[in-house]
Amino acid sequence: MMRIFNTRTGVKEFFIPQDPFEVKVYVCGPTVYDLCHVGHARTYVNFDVLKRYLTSLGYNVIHVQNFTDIDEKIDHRAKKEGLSPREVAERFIMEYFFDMDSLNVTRATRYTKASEYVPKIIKITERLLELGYAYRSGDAIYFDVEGAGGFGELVRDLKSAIVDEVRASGKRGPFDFVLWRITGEGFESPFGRGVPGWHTECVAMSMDNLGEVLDIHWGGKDLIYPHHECEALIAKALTGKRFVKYWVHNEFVLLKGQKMSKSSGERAYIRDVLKRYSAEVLRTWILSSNYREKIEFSEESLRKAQLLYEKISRAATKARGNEGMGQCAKDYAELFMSALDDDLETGQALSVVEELSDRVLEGKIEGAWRIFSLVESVLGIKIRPH
RNA sequence: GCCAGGGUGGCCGAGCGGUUUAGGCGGCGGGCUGCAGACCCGCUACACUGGGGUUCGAAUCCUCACCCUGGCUCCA
Repeated sequence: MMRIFNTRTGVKEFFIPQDPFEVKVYVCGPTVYDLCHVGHARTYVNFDVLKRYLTSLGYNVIHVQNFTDIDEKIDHRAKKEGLSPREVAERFIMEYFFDMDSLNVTRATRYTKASEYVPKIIKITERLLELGYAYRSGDAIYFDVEGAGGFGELVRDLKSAIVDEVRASGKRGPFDFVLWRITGEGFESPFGRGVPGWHTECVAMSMDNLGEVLDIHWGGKDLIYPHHECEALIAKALTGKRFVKYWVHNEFVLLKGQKMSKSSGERAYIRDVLKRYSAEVLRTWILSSNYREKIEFSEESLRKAQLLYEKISRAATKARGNEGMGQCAKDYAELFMSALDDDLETGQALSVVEELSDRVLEGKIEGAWRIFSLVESVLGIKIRPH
């Protein structure tokens, strides 16, 4: 049985979905105001492998993923380029698909956009007001964090500095967050024209498509607080149930030792990397470490991935067509699958493949093509004839 | 403070209970080259932060230290 690290409990747990044949997953997609960088690639490629793996185990994976297309950064970019926010969002949604397709990331069952869920978001906000978990203050509807039981799903302690800062803004509690901001422009609502808060958007999109309880909620580690913590609280307030069975978060890609962040300026766009390395190499690079490890983005590590990929393709080309499975090849296949079974250890799975490749190239093993076909189908790394 | 993860040969980086202790970079020697680079072949390091414990046996498990990295505003 597969084990997966749950951020909520802090340990690897056996993966048991609510339905024995179906897995409901919500993946937090990007805010579409810029091109995707290698950090995004990592998040979606890793999830893609989890999806492929679960599918290979026989699960029907329902994968819903959003685009956050209501955001100030989108408005800023639109203003700068003389476009409408919608045009900016649409453009970067297209760019997202362009990048992810080139990396062989399979498409979600359904993609959602926050802008299409505004009526549902309003409904949720009204319901929270009715239930007494939300209140109006000034030009905003806030969620009452203390009233709903406080944080604690994913985060136990918050920096005191944040508390001081937020206390000054006239909310009931320091951590209370916005459900609806009345701005006088934007979307019509019973509270006044305005824009929804980020956290409610994801609750609306996930619940509407997947129901009240998700099996897996996947996203980058940077979303743990506040985004996912707030989502969990909103959902719990609405349904009384725990929102997510397994919270899974992807570690960062570091650039010069720092997190690659859209706002800090230090980033490497996927398409720039693909000018110098093939998509298969970039994918191999991403998968050579476990999704919970930090990785440093460097030329050296990319070159290494390139060598690994070339070795695997050479061996695969040699093994192609030989479908028989000797005992030795079977052992490798088992090692490969058990690596993925243990919290999606893709790095380990690849090192199994590397060792096998060495054996194949030395002529010590034959009939290993089926394992290379797993590299293609489960890891999603296309083998090019070499 | 909280969370996660580390301390392995000149460097990067696997290994996660015992056999030949990956691999890469570098370095050294050779081949190929008018020279160099690239490429190919060979050689090169018995390393594992410190104490204590478990064990016939530990880099690998337990424990106590010490040190380091990243994150905790919007962010994948």
